[in-house]
Amino acid sequence: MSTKEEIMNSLKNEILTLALKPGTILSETVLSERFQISRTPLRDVLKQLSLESYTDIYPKKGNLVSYIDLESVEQIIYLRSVLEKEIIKYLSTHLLLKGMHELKEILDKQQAVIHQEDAAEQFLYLDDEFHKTLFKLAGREFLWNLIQQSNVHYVRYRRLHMLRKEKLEAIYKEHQSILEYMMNKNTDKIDDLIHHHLREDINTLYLQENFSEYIKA
Amino acid sequence: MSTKEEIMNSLKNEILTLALKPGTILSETVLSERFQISRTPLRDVLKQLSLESYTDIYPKKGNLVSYIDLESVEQIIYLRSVLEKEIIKYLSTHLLLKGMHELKEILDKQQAVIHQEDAAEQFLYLDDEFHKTLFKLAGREFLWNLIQQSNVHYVRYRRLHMLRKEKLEAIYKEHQSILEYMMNKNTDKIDDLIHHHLREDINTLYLQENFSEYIKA
DNA sequence: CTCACTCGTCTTGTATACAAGATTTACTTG
DNA sequence: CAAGTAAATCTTGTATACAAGACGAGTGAG
Repeated sequence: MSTKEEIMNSLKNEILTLALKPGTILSETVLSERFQISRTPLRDVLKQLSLESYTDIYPKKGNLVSYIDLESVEQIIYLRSVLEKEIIKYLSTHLLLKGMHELKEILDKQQAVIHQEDAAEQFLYLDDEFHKTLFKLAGREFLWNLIQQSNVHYVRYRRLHMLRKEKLEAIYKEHQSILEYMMNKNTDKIDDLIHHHLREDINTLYLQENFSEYIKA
Repeated sequence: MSTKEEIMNSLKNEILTLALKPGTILSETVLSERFQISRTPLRDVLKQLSLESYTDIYPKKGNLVSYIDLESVEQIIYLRSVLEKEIIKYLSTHLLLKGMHELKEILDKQQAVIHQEDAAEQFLYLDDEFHKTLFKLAGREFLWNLIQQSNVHYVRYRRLHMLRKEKLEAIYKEHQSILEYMMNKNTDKIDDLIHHHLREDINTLYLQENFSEYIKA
């Protein structure tokens, strides 16, 4: 992996995990000293980060880590719920045994980490793996990757929202139900379930009360 | 609008209209002379173009206008058909008179240009306007813009595919039907219609036979 | 004639000096 | 003391010189 890619992944990761808080200034000169590289390739990285909404560039002023945009969160959740409904219906008639096992394995791992101390971190990763695998098995990995490119706000929202332990068990059970309905070709219930699984938790109030300093005005 | 934005729109337009053919070399030095600007801001533009798949950057070799990727075309068409089905169902129960007029106006314009000599150009523009307006009226303009960012391959595909006059009339009539079904809340027929409207024409054979030099291997 | 190698020239990649706007600080003036 | 202004110092934006890899043409050897 090239130096620039390393720097970008490193910054992306720090932003997504909220180690770099929304509003933080990313100065080109400071970063160039930190990574021991000149401003030119660093500007390439910052340009790309801003195109993917990780940062906002205010000309002649500075680069800021973007604030979480709840409008973007709602739109992405809508997009995902519409797509995943369709994908799961498709899989309920086209899923092979191999794919079924793949999904089951992810669920087993989720159950394994669910009661650990630092469960949330690994659980979020496995949540992504589950949904990504659904896309992949339906031949729609392209669209999963497309969504990822606009995912900064949703990922950070979910992080703040799900880092409460009581949520994890519920999510795990819903994943189980999704798999079950797929196996039984119970397409009627899928719509409601996916809708609930992705959209029930659009509780902007909780975020606005507890993390208002991260939210876009 | 800034100089860089002008240059980018100009290049995007030339690529989308196929004035710049897939495989064409975009040399930084040549472009910097053409636009009377130094390489640095020009590289910013080329970087962004490559992130949106307008071009491919081969390090130390050059920037090439990207070849049309049929896989990307199919995925975008799927995405749009799934989303637009949902949007039209929503609009069939939530569309206001004002929105109805807005759509009707676009259709009238389409009919007006359909038999002109250079109909295709304007017709494609109005086709986009129609679908964009559907998204907008449903509060999903965000997703329309998201799709636009990954649209290079689809736009060029459609251009090659629809520049045959006999297609235009059919598209116009399907637009009329969509509007009609929405007004009559005839949700049953919408699925099939949208599916047909967007997906019927995935005729890769026609492209491969007539424009193989534009297609990604 | 053919193959291989080298050198010249193309490309983009990087570093750096300078330009220009925004902001803050400090000083001057009322 | 307060307020306004000017200058110093931030920021990013641009131009340019140089580095380094890719490619092709031309030349020389077999």
